[in-house]
Amino acid sequence: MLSQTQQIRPQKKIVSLRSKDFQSFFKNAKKIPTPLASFYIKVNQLNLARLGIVVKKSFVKSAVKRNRIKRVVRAYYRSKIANFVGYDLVVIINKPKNKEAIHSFRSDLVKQWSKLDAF
RNA sequence: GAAGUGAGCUAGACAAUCGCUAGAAAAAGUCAUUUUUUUAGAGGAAAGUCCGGGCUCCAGAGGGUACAGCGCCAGGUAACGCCUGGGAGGCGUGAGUUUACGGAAAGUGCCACAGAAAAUAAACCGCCCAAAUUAUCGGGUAAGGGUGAAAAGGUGCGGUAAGAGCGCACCGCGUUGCUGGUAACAGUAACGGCAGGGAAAACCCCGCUGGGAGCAAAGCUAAAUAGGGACUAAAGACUUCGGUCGAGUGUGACCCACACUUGGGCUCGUUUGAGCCUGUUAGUCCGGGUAAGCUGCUUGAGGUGGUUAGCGAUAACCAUCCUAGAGAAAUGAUUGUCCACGACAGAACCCGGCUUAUCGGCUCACUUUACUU
Repeated sequence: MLSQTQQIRPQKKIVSLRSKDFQSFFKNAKKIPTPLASFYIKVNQLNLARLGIVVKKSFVKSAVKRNRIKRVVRAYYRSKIANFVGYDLVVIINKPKNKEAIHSFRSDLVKQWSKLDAF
């Protein structure tokens, strides 16, 4: 039930991702859980910064809101991209607590991102 | 100023940087694509999918029934269950607003409880008359009491044994005519003493309308897979020497379907057995099928401005503009300035409506009322 998987490629190079790759990724990646989202991070050998974002359709019903969350995460990731060269990162968004969560989503994201920086 | 009624507009603004989708142009290219420049990029409800149409395919081409929807009158429209204007009833001091607004005299049924009686009427307490003599019985009456959501016209006067449209006046109702209005309807006159209590949101009757499915519609195409059909050739089997067959039987309207049996091969298993593949070979042509690609896809009952006709919905004409077109689905982030501090919410073939959600802000017209001049 993964509705979306998005990738950011700084060099604009095509990197195919198959379900096999995802399985091995989740086996070896380090998990950093937070109330907002779960971060999975792992070193890769490609010298690239790769990002995957997962927003469950059952958590966020509206397609527009799902896209907005993905864009916000991607935009913030882009601002910090220098720190992530050589790493793969997957962000799985948790179920929002209430209806107003989307308005304060960015400020919450910044708070939780500091845990990732510590890593 | 306060309270209110109706109609309409708007839906944070500006700048810079990074990013998303599409078109065009140029360049590069391993011809898939990439890079650069430039242009454009969600709504008033895009929503709910509740109505109506366009468009596409299928069926039909006559008539009826069933079923569903609609239901005062006139107009508008491509069409509508929508809109405009009017009528009637309800609500409001008023501006206004609101209405599942055909028929109960086609028929069947229903009207709880209470009450004598709930509809071809009827008589509990009363009132009156006569008999009888204080128990009752025969008759008249529907004014009064009581019941109910509703009791067979209402009020007054006359009249009477008591009463009663029994008579009269006014009001209501019905019929017929006249006047106004396209019409719904309104007004008015005469006649009728009053007949059809309610509910059609019980069935029903009358009139009008309706074929079905939807862009995952529909059309076109490359390639791969699979191996369906036809033809040709070779080898084979059978032959009545013309030809016929491609293991057999059954089910089935048909099939590239299904079931059982059987020959051969492979794998597993100690065996019984289980699973899979195959039914002579080669060539040519044709075809089914597939959320693969392309078209459909945005120039349209289109927008803006004006003139004319109309009370208006709207229509006609003229000028001018081209304004998202994705395909699991594009609008965001950061920084700065300002304010009223930003709601509901995201196009998915396209239009016209309805309904629902919504932070606020603004404009116009009108009503009531207080105060001041």
